[in-house]
Amino acid sequence: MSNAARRGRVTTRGPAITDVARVAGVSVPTVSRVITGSTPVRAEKRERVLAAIAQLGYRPNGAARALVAGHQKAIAVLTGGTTRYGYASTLQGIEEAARLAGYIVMITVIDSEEPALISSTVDLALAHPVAGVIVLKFDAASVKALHQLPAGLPVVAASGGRSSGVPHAVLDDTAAASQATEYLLSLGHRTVHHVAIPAAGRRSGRVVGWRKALERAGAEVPEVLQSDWDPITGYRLGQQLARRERVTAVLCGNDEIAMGVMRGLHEQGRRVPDDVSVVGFDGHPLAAVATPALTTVEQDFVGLGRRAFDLLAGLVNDQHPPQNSLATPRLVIRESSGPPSVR
Amino acid sequence: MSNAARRGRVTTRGPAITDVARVAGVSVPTVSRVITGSTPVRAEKRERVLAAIAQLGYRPNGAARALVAGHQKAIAVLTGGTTRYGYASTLQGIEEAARLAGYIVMITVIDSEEPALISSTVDLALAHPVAGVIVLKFDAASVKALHQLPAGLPVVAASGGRSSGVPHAVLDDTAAASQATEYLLSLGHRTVHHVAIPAAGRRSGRVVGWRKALERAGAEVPEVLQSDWDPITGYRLGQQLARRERVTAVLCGNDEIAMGVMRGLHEQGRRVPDDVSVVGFDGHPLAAVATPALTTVEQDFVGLGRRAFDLLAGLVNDQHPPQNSLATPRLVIRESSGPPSVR
DNA sequence: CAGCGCGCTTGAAAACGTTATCATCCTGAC
DNA sequence: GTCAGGATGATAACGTTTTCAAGCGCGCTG
Repeated sequence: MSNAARRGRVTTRGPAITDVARVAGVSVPTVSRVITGSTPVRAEKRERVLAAIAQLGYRPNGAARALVAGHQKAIAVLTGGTTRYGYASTLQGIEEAARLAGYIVMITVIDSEEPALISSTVDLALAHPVAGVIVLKFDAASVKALHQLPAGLPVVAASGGRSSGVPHAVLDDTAAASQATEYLLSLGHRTVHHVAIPAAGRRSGRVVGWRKALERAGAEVPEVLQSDWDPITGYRLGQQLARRERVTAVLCGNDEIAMGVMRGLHEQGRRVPDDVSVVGFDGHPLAAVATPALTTVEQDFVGLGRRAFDLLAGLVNDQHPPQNSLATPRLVIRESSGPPSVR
Repeated sequence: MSNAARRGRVTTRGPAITDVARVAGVSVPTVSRVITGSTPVRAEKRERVLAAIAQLGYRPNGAARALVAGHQKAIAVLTGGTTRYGYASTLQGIEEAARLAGYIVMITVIDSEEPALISSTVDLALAHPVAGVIVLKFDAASVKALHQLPAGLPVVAASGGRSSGVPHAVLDDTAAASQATEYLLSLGHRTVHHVAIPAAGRRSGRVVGWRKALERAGAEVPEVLQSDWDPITGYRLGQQLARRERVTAVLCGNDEIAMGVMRGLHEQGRRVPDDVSVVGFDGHPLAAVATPALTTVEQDFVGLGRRAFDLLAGLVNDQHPPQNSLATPRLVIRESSGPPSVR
C-alpha cells in the first residue's frame, strides 16, 4: 500500500514485510522470525503476524531474500533441447529432485553452436541468482556452453559420455552400445551397421562402444551413417540401407531414428526382423508399441537427472566435490531383432 | 574479495560492483552506468571500468537488480509434465520466445491433484521473483493450480480448451476433433469410437468436438474409452476394441495412445486401415514413420507456447489484458485411415 | 529475602548489491 | 562573464535476514 502510493508505477509491488509488521503491531524482524521459524516467537504475536499475512496476502520477496542469503534456491539447466525423449526425461528427473529439495529449475536452451550466441545465452541464464548449474551434455552446443561457465560456480554435467573436469552423472553409453552390438553378433550377424545421432564430442560413447564390440569380435566395421534428430532422416537412411544387400543388422543412435529406419526398410520391401534386425537406443515408450516392437537399450534418464541434481546439491552444500555417478543401461529384446535369414 | 574476507562463508560471494568501482577508480553509480548504458560515460573511464570488470570476472547480481527493479526478467511455467509431446513442445515454444525477449523460464511440475501438495508447489514457484506465470492447462492438476494463483500476478493459460477468466492461448481442440470425426464419417464409417486422454476439465474439447460431429451427422455416439498417458494403455484398449466387430474407426486423444491402439488392433488380427481406421491427435514426429503411418490432427504446440508468452509479455508491459489467441489444428491424412471394408 | 545470572523474546540497526535521484562540478559557447 | 548541458559522485531507496543489545521473568544462591 505505502509502496504503491509512493511510486507512480502501475505494477503494484505487493505488500512488504514492513506492511505486515505495521498491521500486526510488531517489529519487522519478528515478522521475519515467524515466517522463517528461525527463532521462537510468543504465540500471541505469532497469531497476530499470521493474521496480518493472510489479510494482506503477503508473500516474501524472493529477490530480497536471495540478496541477503547470497544465493537463490534455484538451479539453472543448460540443454540442447526439451522435446526429444532423452532431454525431456532427464529434465523431468532434475525437476522432481529439485522440487523435493525446495529448489526451482530455470531452463535455458542452447540452440546454436555459434560462440557469440552461446555466450549471450549463458549470460542470460547466469544473470539470475542461481545456486548452481546442470549442463545436459548430450550435444556439441552444450559442451561449448559448459566451457563458458565462470569458475567458482557449482557445475555438474549429465551425459552419456566420459567425464570432463566437472562432476558428472553418466549413463554408460559405451558399455550399452557394446552390449547391443554383441547381442546382434551373437545372433549370427556378420557385422552391425550404425546410424548415429548428433554427438556431444568428437566421438560419441555409442559409436565407440559399437566399434569396439565389432573390433573385439573381429567383424568388419562399416562406415557410420550420420543422422540428425528427425525421425524422417532415419527413414531416408533406412531406405538407403535397404538397397544394400549385405546389411542384416542396424544399431541406431536412438529409438526415434530407429523407428524411422524401420519404416524406410519396410517401404523398400525389407522385412524387420526377417531380412534386417534393428536395435534402438533409449527405451522410448513408443518403442514397445511399434510394429514390430523395437528392441532397444533402455536408459534411465529420469534417474540420470535425479543423480545430476543430487551431485549438484552435494556440491552446493558440502563444498567438497562428490563422487561421480555412473549407471549402465539395460538391453530390452523385442521383435525387431533376430537371427539373419539363411540364404 | 572484500566480501569473502569479511565473512567466514566458504561460498565465495564473487566480486561486487563496489570492488569494480574501487579497482577502476570510479564511483559505484558510474560502473552501473557503464553496465546498463543508461547514461553516457566518458570513454576513458568506461575503458577502465570494462577492464576492471574483465579482470575481476565481475557479474551483476541478479537478486540485487531484481530487488530494485521490482521484478525479475523471469517467468514461471506451471505444467503437468515435461515429457509428453504436447507439453514438451509447448515448453519449447515458451522458452524460445522468452529467451528472445530476454526472459528466463522457471519450470515447475504439478504432479499431484492433492490440494495441499498443489499449494506447496505453487508456493515454491512463487517464492522466486517472477514477472508472470504461464499455466499449461492440459490436465486437471494444472487447472487447480491456476485457481491458487494470487490476484495481481500476471497470468496466462495455454490449453486446448475454452477460456476461464485469465488471458488464454488456445488450440481449438473442439473444431479439430470435429474435423477428424467428420473426415472418418465421410469415408463411410457408420460411427467413430473415441479413446480419450486425461482431461483438463469436466469435459475435454476433443471429446466435445467428437461427440458434436457425431450428433450433427446423426450417428450413434459410442461410449468413450478412457485412457491414461501411457501408450501401453492404448495398446490394451486397442485389444479391447479389436474384439468388437462393429468398430471400424477410432479417434484417439493423442498420437502416443493411437500408436498403442494400432498395436493392440494389429496383435488381435485386425488390420489398419483395412478393418479399422485409426486417427491420432497432435502431429507427433513418430506418427509419420509408424507402420502404418498415422493419420493425425497436427497441432502447433510450439506456436501455442510462443503465443502464450507473447500474451504474458503484453500483460506485463502494457498492463491492459491482450486479446486471446486461437489457432485451429490441421488434419494430416496418412495410411492409418480409409473407407470401411465392405462386408 | 535480596541479589545475581541466565535464557527467552524482542526491537534497533546494519548488511546484502544494485539502480534512481539529486546536486555538483566542469567544459564550452555566446 | 554567464549560462547551458554533459559527466559524475553522494545518498537514498528496494525488502529481507542477521547481528547485537536490551528487557524481562525466573530460579538459584548466599
